[in-house]
Amino acid sequence: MQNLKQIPALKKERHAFILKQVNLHNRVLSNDLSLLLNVSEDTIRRDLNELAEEGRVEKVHGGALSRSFSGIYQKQQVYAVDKKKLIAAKACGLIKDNMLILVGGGTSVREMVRLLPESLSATFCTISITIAEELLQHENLEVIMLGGKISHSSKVVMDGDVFFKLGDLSFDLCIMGSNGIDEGKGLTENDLEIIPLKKAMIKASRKTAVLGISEKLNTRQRGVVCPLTQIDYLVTELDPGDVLLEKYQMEGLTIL
Amino acid sequence: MQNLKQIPALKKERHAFILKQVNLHNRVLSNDLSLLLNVSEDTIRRDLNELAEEGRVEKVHGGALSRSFSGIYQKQQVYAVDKKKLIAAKACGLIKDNMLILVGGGTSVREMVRLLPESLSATFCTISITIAEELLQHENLEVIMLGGKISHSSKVVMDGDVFFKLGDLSFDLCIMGSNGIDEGKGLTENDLEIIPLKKAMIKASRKTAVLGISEKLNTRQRGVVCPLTQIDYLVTELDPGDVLLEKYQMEGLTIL
DNA sequence: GTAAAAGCAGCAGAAAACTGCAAATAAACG
DNA sequence: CGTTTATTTGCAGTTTTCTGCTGCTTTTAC
Repeated sequence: MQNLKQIPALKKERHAFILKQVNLHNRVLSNDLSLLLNVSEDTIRRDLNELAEEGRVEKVHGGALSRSFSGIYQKQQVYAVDKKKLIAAKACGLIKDNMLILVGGGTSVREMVRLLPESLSATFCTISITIAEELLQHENLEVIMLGGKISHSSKVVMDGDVFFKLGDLSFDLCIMGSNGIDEGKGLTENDLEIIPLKKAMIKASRKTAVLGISEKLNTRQRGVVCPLTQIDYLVTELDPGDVLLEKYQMEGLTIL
Repeated sequence: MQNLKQIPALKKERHAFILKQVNLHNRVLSNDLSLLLNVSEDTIRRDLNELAEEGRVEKVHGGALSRSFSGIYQKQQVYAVDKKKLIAAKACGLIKDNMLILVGGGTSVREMVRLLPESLSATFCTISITIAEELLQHENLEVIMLGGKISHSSKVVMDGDVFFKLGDLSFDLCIMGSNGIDEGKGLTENDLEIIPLKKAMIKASRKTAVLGISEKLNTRQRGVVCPLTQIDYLVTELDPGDVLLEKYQMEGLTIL
């Protein structure tokens, strides 16, 4: 990346740029930013202070970190990040203005939220506080958090009123990640706790989209969420015409 | 695993990395870490000291152990130079095992949550996803998120079922920050949206504690939450005997 | 016991952060 | 428009933080 702007960037623009960088890389150095934006480090420092005051980044000596970073170097996913980005971009295409959308947790969904166009104006409902946090970065989205007891491991709402509440609503679209997708058993999970939740989510929505990198295809976990027939869209990083996807297409799923 | 970074690591990143290693392997050697992170052993030692001060690892000759591994709980030592830290530490004293506690948003509350002893086992209910995130750092806490539409600015639940839900529950203690505290009008806020929420929170709790640095004392904002009589505890960084607090004590508040 | 490794205190250079101030820029207003 | 006001930005000087190093003490291992 080279210097994007010789023109003096407005403060708001800088803030947006910085946030983007932080969310993308989980970290930024004041030094880098001052070079990228052609302003003094003092200005960057002031920007970071302001963003930190608003709780949008965590400021540290030398730069800033993403607020929702809980152990940065998960190297096991580095190779998959590009794939997930691609998946995320495709999934964005399903979302239109004014829709009411239910989203689950997981990194795929998170990437998708990050890629949502800033102009999008819709209502999102989520069970994950991590995702809620990401959704709030978009000014034009209405964000609704489902309440209940939160699981320590996955940071999603696990019981309480979720089920009751999900039964009350009708969503245009449900978007969730997946652990295993397979022709026989359909959508499967290894975290058994989350199974009833996903079932309820699917039931509450008119259409359901499942995101997953291709490695998840033709794998099976212990817990069964639903058969393929209950899923409408399958989003992977592969080309829709890929041979791996053929049998899913025949099952009636729309492949993106 | 080889050295992950040629890039300069920020201190906080190192800490996160070290914690991950400790929790993964139950032990780390200073030597290994210094190689992995490309810093001197002195730096690692200092990092380990800091993490040990916070009670996140147990330091031993040559490295560190996971705290849950040895089962030793470091005493909560607070050399509170910061006012909010001091307030937070005092407020922690109000909380006992097995309580059901309702907490609001704000930085004071956040600091308090961070200082909660790791051994504490209680149930927390919150309206703020930021606070929920912090609460989840404590393994022994049960965290309940109240659902509803989330405000972009403050990241707290603003309407929806919150009120309905708050009416259903009875909390042992409610802890919230404050914008203004004053003898005449009592507790006041400048964000009008949050007023009804705070009212409902107070009503749903047996006892209410208000946290605020002394600068908030004798100041008044536009929106009135409640008179002082509805508040039970007032927590500031001042000594309870401070002259500034006298009149609040006379109003019947317990000063911490 | 001795030797090696780890720890510790303190120092110093470098980098970053903060302070106050003045110039530049944008916004408000008649 | 021009003028005034407020905000923003960069700069210089000072203070704080971070980090590696040196010399010395303590712990560990043989």
